[in-house]
Amino acid sequence: MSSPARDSEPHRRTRRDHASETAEDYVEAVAELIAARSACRVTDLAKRFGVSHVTVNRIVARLQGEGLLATAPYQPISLTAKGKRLAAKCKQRHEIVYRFLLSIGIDEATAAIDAEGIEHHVSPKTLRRFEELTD
Amino acid sequence: MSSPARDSEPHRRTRRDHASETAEDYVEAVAELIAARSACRVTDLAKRFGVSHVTVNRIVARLQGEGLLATAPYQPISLTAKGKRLAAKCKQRHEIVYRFLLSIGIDEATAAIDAEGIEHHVSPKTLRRFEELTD
DNA sequence: GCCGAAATGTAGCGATTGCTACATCTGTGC
DNA sequence: GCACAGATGTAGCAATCGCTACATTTCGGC
Repeated sequence: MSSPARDSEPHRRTRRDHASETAEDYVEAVAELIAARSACRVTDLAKRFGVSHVTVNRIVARLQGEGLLATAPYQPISLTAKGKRLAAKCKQRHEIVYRFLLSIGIDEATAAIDAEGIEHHVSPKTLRRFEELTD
Repeated sequence: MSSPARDSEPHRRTRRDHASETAEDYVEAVAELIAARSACRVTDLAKRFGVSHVTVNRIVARLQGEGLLATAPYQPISLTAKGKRLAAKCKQRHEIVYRFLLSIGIDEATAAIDAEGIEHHVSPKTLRRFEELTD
């Protein structure tokens, strides 16, 4: 568009999201871990994300403060209603991106990696288009 | 695939990239600004990314330390050979993603925003596929 | 040449996400 | 019931990216 700044909007929006990306990843992981093994522990998340349990601890505390997760000292982690809603939305979006990548011929391993990175940056419009094109 | 950790690889890779994403965005912006107005100043970058000049300052200093940018106090910012190479690669990748989004029917404004967010997370394999499918 | 506005630099703060090292709790096996 | 391994919590460090406030430099207009 304009040559001077070209477009500060896209960048600003992209960066803004970094905080919520973590929330989305964690909420989705908690949902999956609970579904898979009926309980989600700090260690599970640490393994899942490949970070130390300390990092998980702090992030879980933050997300609890944001009303997405619920937990108590030495207790498993669960999702609040708000967290469940977010997790469902993220799971759906993740699936759409993943299936779209498969549909255009990307192998499963690559699609899995790319979907993780891409999912947070796909607008509703593009997501809908992905869905339509997956058929 | 394994149920316990499912896949810590994708996540780790996604997060690892956050540092280099900034480098890529800045290098690309510097290249464009130099092309557009023959010089890139701190203020230009601040406007472009919608952040304060202080933030730009620190990031430029870091990228200079990484051998991507060159500058001197109160002087314009230029790209090193390494920086130019990275900028070219990023520009190309950005264009591919952007054109792909357009080709599947996304409007320009949305495609611009999504491309900014997505470009850093697209593997070479997927990128090549995007390119093939854009025709 | 001087002056003021704009650009740039510096100091110092906060949030987020990493880590290691160490402390504490839990639960299992004996 | 106890001890020990593993899980969890806490303290304190670093890097990155934001900011405001203030200091300094540069540059154009007079």
